[in-house]
Amino acid sequence: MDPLAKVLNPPQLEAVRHGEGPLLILAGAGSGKTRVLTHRIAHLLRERLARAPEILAVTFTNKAAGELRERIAKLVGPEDASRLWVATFHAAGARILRREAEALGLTRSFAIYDDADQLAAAKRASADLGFDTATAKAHLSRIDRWKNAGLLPPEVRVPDYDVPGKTAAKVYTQYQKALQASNAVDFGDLIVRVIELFRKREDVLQNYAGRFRHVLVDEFQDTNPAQYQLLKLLASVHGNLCVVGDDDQSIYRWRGAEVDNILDFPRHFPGTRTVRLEQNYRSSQRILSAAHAIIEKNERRAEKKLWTAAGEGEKVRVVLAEDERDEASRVASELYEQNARGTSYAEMAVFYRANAQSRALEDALRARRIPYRVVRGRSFYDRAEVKDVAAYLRLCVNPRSDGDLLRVINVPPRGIGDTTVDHLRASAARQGLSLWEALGSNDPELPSNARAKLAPFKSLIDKLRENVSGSAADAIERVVEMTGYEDRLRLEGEEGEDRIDNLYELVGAAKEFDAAWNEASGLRPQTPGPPAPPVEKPLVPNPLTMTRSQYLKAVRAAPGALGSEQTEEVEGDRPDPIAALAAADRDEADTPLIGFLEQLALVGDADAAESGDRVSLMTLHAAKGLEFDAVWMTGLEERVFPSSRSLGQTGPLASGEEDPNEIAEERRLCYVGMTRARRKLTLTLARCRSLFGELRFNQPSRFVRELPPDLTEGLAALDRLSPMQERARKDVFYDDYDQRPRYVDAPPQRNRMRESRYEPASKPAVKLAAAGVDALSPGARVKHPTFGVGTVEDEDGAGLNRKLTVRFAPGVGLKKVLARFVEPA
DNA sequence: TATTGATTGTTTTTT
DNA sequence: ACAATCAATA
Repeated sequence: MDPLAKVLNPPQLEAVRHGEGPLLILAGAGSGKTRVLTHRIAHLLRERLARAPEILAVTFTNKAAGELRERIAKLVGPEDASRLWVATFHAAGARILRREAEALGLTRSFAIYDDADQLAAAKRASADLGFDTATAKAHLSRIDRWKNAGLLPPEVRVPDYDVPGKTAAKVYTQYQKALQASNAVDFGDLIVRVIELFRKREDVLQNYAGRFRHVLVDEFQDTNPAQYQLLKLLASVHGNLCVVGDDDQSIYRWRGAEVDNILDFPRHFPGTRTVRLEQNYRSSQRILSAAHAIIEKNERRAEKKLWTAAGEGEKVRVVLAEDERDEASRVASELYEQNARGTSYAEMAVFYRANAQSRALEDALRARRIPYRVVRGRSFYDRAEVKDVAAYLRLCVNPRSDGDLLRVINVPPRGIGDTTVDHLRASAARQGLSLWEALGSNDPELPSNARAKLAPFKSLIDKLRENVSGSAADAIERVVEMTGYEDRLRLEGEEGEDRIDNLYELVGAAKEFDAAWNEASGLRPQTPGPPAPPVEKPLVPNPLTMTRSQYLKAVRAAPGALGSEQTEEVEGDRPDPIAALAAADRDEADTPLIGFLEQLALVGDADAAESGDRVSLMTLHAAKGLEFDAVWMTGLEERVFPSSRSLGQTGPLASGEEDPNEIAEERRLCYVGMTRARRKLTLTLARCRSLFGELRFNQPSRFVRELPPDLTEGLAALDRLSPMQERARKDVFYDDYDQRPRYVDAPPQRNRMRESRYEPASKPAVKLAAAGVDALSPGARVKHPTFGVGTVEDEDGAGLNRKLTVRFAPGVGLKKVLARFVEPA
């Protein structure tokens, strides 16, 4: 009997053993998809269906990539594992772009811009074109959507009546130009520009697509159209695309993920074999059934029903609290109690819909001295001081990066204000140069006082560039010292000291990085014999997540360790193209600094905090892929979860109507949360909660109402009156006023205005809707309740919340008003 | 140029 | 409530 059959169930086995051709693995929560992925890769290698460099496995997070690689290493050994491509979409894209940079007019040291850099660049692009920078955010979100769809500026098509869209398209063109001039790319470019590259250069595409005999994708339900296109290109030669995912866990629609990618996969790839993994190895049956009751209400989904061989387990519990503080304190008590009964804190987690909800929980946990950690994306690397130093470092490597130059040109303050910067930018624009190039250009038109202020900055950067070499840690220390950054922070008292500490933490991280790099370069061939037992963190040279520089060093220093029989194994007399490719890989060199900067851009520090026996607090989104013994989901109230935005009550597209797609996504989010729990699941809600500064009484979430009563306890309490209501009913002396929470002071003025802000479309809006889209376009006459009649000069945003710039009567002048509040005049 | 007061916008955020 | 950003000022 096949030894695999001992560790895999029949559908898992089928997926692992599938040979050539498209394969769709619909993997329910906790159904062992990583096990299938790792065994499948091991199988491909063992059966010689592919050699390690011919396999590409793509994930969404660095953590997933790391885990995948480690688990594969345990099956096939570190040598083969190190020669696989296992990476996130973005890391893989970054790697390809670095190798092929010249083909796109970039250099190998291009900068990767994060969200904040992107926004700044979009603002500059808007301003360059003479548009209001306040609209840049809206433009950027369109630009992101285009990138998610795989569209570069020339491919963007906007209908004429979509005026803001037309503007955004112009900004997009300018934005891309600016990035290119800065030798920089943004996150979206890490995908789209690879597509661009492959389109432009058939030979490059053939190199990669010809090489990857098997392409495997994890969390496929989260791919956006651009990523999907890229995958199709990469798999275009061999057609062996294996995707693993769960449409029920698609929770990133708002970021461009397209569930249809997984649902329609068999239609896009005729001949697809579909395998369903429905046996769950994580949760009790009651939890699974309750979760199923929620998710089955979604219409468009691939039918799956999880089952488990484990027992029924406890009922799902619902806990009703008075307000968010009460809710938090009950959760805290229960955590304490569970811990006393023997569940470690690390095995428990509290989930919420939005980060803001963590505050009450943190207070309650601190009060009880319960150890906790808040899982947030990449808080450390988002600190201003870290980004400032990173900007200096990037500037050293790639001085053309305008975004980085502008960030630090006056940090610490050196008397270079907006005026001076404007002069410099004008000079750069005149000459068609980057800011850095303009600094060195001796432009006669640059005013002399500006020149006087800029000169010391230029020589500072020059000096830095001379002093900064390979080591990332050294580079940071140099920057902190030579720029006067640390001195400046010292002057700022306690907060400054904290920031200095952060910088030293960064130096520490850089030292570790340097050390890993050096260690990789010193890696020696292993003596033949039985493979070493897996160490805690096996050092597996990884061309992607470990960063390219480390990998190259490793390969160069120790060809015997990595270069393997298989690479040298030549079929017949033909030179092995794989060996040739691998050899070509080794010819390029990076510094650890470039590697460190890439890590800074692509890697969050979420996994760094994973230490100690602590309760985990996180958003439902952050919970995907994790599991805990006991889980508390909080804030199960309408307008909190499902969020008010999905109910059409907030946000730029607020219509007052529920969006069924959004509700479906909230439902999936609920499903994801519930299926994280192994044996104990508690959903909590509060009768009232302060939200955006006002007290709100929300109805229990529909998701709580949909829980099957026989699997749940605590549902009855939902319809009981609160103590306050009870008291009011019994005691005639309490009048109506006393039933309501009293404000100590009158509610602030602004709150009252705000009440109307999110009100569903008011009367003017209705007239407006009737009058049609053009009623708001520039030139239109509109009437505003306070300002009277005026003429629209500009518009921004979409829907009834779009903003109009309107010129009213002479006394009133130019005002920005929300479209909701005007009616056609 | 830095400080202030006012205004604004607030889900989620793997990369 | 609250943080971040903007606009007016000293």
